[in-house]
Amino acid sequence: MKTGGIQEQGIPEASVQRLVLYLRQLEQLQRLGQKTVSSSALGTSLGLTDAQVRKDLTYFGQFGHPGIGYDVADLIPSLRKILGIDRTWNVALVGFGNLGRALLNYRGLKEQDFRIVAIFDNDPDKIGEKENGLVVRPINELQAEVKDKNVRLGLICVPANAAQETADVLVKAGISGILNFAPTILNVSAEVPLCSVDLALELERLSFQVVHSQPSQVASESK
Amino acid sequence: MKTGGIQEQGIPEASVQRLVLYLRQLEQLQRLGQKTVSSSALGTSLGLTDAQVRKDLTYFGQFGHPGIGYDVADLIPSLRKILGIDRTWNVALVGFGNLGRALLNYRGLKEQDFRIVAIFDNDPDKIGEKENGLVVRPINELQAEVKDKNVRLGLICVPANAAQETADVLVKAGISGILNFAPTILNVSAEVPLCSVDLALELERLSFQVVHSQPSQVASESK
DNA sequence: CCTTGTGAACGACTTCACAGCC
DNA sequence: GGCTGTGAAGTCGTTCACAAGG
Repeated sequence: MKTGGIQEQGIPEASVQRLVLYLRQLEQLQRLGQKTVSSSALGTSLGLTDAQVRKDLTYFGQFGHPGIGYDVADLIPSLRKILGIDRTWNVALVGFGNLGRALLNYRGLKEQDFRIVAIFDNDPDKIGEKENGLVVRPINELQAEVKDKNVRLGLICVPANAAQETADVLVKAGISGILNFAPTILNVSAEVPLCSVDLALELERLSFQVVHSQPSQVASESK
Repeated sequence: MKTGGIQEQGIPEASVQRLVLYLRQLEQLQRLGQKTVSSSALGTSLGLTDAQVRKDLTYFGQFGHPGIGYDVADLIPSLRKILGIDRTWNVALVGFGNLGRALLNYRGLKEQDFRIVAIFDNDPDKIGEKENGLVVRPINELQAEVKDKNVRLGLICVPANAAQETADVLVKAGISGILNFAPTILNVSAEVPLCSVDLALELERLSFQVVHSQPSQVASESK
């Protein structure tokens, strides 16, 4: 049993993860005015091999030109289409604490392809609050709003103990995908794709890496 | 070339990633009063096989009891030790915008094993601001503070265009690990472990999953 | 020359299946 | 009976190496 539910024929999950990196790097190259890029140039800039880059891309089509490389201006929209960001996604923010506010003002969101069109919270102090032209609404209005504003994705920014019920509400409202920021493991019907970003987990992984890399200055009285 | 730099003999990176999930689940079980857990119970609660769980754990030692399972109260501190969170890590927050504020008040942080002990920002309006008993300081004081307060980890919450120089400052100050939230790819000396959390990338991956799962209600005029 | 796309070789991770223990 | 730990088998992902195109 895997996390996601891609059902193309045998495309490694890891390839998809790299696809978004390729896109970001390509956009950077475009800003710098570069017209074409080879698989090896693209790869080394990301710490990957040239073969890896080519393999990943050919899972989705033939984008390169032998002897030349990949046309930057050409490949970007292709990748965007593959990733499904050739359209704008309407997003609902659930939970308007510090994190929710941070996401609302996150630069990467505004300019790109994800637009927060609704905010929900159950805290009476927050309901009715206005920000960025949006009004914070109670969660019991979520279902209607999702339909009304054609919301496709939900961002869960509520405390851990409210995350599961929030997910349930979103699923019931017919959302297409969920990005969870609460530090808890959610159970969601397999038809609804779910990604989780968990700061605590990331810090623990970082901690492991630090402890298990070369012991340069691990000056502490550990056991 | 891999992301992290574990140099134990042949422990899959993926196993480490799961270790933190096991820990979280075990803590949940402990809260529920459960004394022992089998590999299959622990596995299925996370969508993994029993063999996977056992293999992962035995990379780090023998924790189980045949016929019984794993002692919850026993395994938790073992995992914490392996992950390096049997001690408190002092953390510096660099960049005190919305995201930085969110992290400062993040519940998962406070109660656990990571303590933010210093805040830096170069915005004159923010320097001197007090929050949670900490004063926001200019980044040119970072190096001294890191030494002074024994800061081991750095959280980069600055805008993308300032992230690389922030990373350079942290590395020069002798930090042991970096967690980057800026939506950009950082180049950091391989000796300093780096983890990145990139909201935009996660949303794009989610978008891909939604677009490439069963086309239930993909009602849109694509193409 | 240079570069892509790709089968084949390789290596890494996962699952199987069972011996040993409770 | 139940369960762990582990070599062996199997699967999946990466790298190699080269044919073919520019």
